[in-house]
Amino acid sequence: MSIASDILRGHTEGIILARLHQKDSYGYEINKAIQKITNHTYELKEATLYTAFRRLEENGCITSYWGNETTGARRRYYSITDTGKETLKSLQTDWLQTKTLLDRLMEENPEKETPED
Amino acid sequence: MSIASDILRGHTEGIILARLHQKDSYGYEINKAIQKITNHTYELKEATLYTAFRRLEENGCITSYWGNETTGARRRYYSITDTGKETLKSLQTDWLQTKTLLDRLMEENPEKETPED
DNA sequence: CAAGATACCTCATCTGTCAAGGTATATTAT
DNA sequence: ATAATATACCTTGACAGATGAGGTATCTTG
Repeated sequence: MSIASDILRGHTEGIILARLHQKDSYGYEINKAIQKITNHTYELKEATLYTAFRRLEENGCITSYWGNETTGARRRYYSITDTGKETLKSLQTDWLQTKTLLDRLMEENPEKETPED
Repeated sequence: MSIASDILRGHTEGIILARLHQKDSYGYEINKAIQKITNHTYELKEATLYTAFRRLEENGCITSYWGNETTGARRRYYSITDTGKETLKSLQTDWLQTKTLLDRLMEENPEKETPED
């Protein structure tokens, strides 16, 4: 994998919420979707995924229900809540800020904003 | 603090290396520089900073030496090595990729790159 | 009927962050 | 004088998220 897990750490919830904002989905499908979006350069590990689901459900960001598949393995579907939507929006805003900040911090010679200080 | 520590996790080394690429420096000064660059929206905690120094020195990315201050508290200066410069370049490249990827993952509806798959 | 895909789950371990504590020197205020 | 603040370093233990390794069950394909 090209991206170290520490870099993605903390983004897991945002990634999941973004998926669920589009439609209700279940673990396996979400993971496949992520792989596809990233052209297989990144995948959530299953353990990471399911612990994140637990966290998000505890936080009230998502709810879950069992699908009524008559065939194949059972699926637990997740649905984003209003709280989850707000959280997602907040995480997206944070991401924009983080980008700006990190862009400057990773430069060798960042220009100063306020000369006095 | 506006940025959660989990988001910055994994970027600490890159941030430090970027500072040291400009000039030799010491812990306290680096931390002040980071605060200034981010307009005080972010600071490395001391413990984080010093554990990162140890890691980077073990990895051969930096070397250290005591400054010859005749007054004031002693300072341990850090210097980036060739290995460190390569690591920094690599981390900067990673960061570019991460941005692209995360931009897509944090979207609600990312367009697909390769329709077949 | 074995292998692989689908689909879920848990537990122990690892790693980076950080709060809380410590040391020491120099400057400034009281 | 001495208390407070800034400079400057360090260590330890706790915590939280990611993950490897293990498990269960169903369906399809060779």
